Amino acid sequence: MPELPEVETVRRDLEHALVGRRIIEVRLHGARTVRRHDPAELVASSKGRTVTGARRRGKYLLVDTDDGGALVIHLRMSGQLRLHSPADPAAAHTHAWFDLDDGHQLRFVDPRTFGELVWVPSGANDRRTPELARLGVDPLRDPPDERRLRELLGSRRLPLKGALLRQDLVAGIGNIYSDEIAFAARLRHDHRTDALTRRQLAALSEAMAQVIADAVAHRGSSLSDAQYVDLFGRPGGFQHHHQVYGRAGQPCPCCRRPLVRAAFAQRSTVGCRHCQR
DNA sequence: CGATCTACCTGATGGC
DNA sequence: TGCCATCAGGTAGATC
Repeated sequence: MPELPEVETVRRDLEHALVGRRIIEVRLHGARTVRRHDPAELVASSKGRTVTGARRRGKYLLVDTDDGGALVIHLRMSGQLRLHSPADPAAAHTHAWFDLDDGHQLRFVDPRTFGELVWVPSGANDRRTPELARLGVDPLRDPPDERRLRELLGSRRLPLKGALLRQDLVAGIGNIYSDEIAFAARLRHDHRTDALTRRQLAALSEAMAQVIADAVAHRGSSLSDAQYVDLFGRPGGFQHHHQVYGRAGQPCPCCRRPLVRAAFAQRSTVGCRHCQR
């Protein structure tokens, strides 16, 4: 599932593939892809524009254009952006096509249709995407130190995993990386944030920065369902470095006792009951 | 404030 | 082999 490392990998690919390119044709298919405004506006506004940048905020991608507008993309659970030759057959559940002036075609594919595209006109700021204004610190660009984490978490009565998943506190962490970060910090997923000591917050700070940076260096995690691949269809490599996610029943990398699955907020969580406190 | 539940959706998987 | 139930999970919103 695309979380920060996967979205950042796609962003870097997009930056290389799109910046300086002109969008010469746009096609949309399906009613759910553009749902915050008239889809025709996205087509009319992005067509003819030249891409000037590719940014990421949390798990959101922002493709900037030369008129100051931006195409905002969220992949949610199963969304993919892929670069193709126009002659390539379309994958099932392809919902958007962008023809570029270098002969390539950017496609948006999303079986579960949770993902979406939003056109944000120049000067519109966050009116159409108000959640962007509420995003918390970025653990890749601006990893929070112990002091910052204390400000963010210390006054809240949240289970650690719940806090890590809150996009308005730290932006970009999902189910995979929250488990990996909690394990790397040797903290239980249900450890109350207001009970974390300075030493534990320092461990959390280091774990967060390290796990996210490593995952980005490995171009993200691709699970067996292959829902995440990069712009060119290549899987990431960080799944081979997962310590706990998807490894319930297997030995803890630290103490060799079996890793345990727990339910947390309708989500599965894996960890070591012995090593994580 | 925080916890819990629901909705959105398809595909993979497991049990029978 | 087929059918059904379950699970996977990012986010918003409702409700307690």
